[in-house]
Amino acid sequence: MGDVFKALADPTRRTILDELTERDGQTLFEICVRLTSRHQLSLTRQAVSQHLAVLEEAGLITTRKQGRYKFHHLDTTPLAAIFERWPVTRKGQTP
Amino acid sequence: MGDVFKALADPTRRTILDELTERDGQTLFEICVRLTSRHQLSLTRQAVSQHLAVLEEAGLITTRKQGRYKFHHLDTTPLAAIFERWPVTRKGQTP
DNA sequence: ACAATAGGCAAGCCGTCACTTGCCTGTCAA
DNA sequence: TTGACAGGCAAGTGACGGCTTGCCTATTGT
Repeated sequence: MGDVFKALADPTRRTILDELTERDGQTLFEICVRLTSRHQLSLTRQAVSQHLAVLEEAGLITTRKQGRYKFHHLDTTPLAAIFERWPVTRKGQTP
Repeated sequence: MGDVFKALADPTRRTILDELTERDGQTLFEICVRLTSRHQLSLTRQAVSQHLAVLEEAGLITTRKQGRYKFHHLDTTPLAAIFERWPVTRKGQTP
């Protein structure tokens, strides 16, 4: 569970999750391009690759390899554990 | 929002939130005692104080000063923003 | 009044982290 | 088949984070 928060602690990794939310199953280069063109983030390919490794180890993304491409898919199920640990009071919620 | 994840990235801070979930409105020394006696964490008072500062800056706890005591109260509303950013699929949920 | 209690401030140490650079592996097309 | 393309594997660097140490302020009880 600590890995999830450690992964989400970095703003670049959160932006990557945003990208995959909008368009799932992207490859490493696609993510690199979209990070620079849409979020003004100029990062090396290695940097993005390391970020993806952290996200995968946290269970927030899954990878599917196909030929020389590797597609990354979002998986938000680890986030559900947050609610089971600390009861969250949302707007309009009657506990 | 980044402050929330940075705050939750540390296991000690998550344990502090657990403590406040079980018993809200504790003081600094109370938290110190319970961290050592119930979680086998031997930390300095300063360390815990700094953790509490991080949690407060993230909006996860609020403080109420009364005389020479300062009580800490849990506030999980910042966690709700996580779901509004990434749709979480829980068990038995039909979207 | 004064000593104990509850907490704060600031500097310093050491480990972790984000990022880069350089080189290497595997896959597809011309 | 050979070169272009997608990706991986380190090692190195600079900065940030967690924790300690030392000293200081304010409030309470006897």
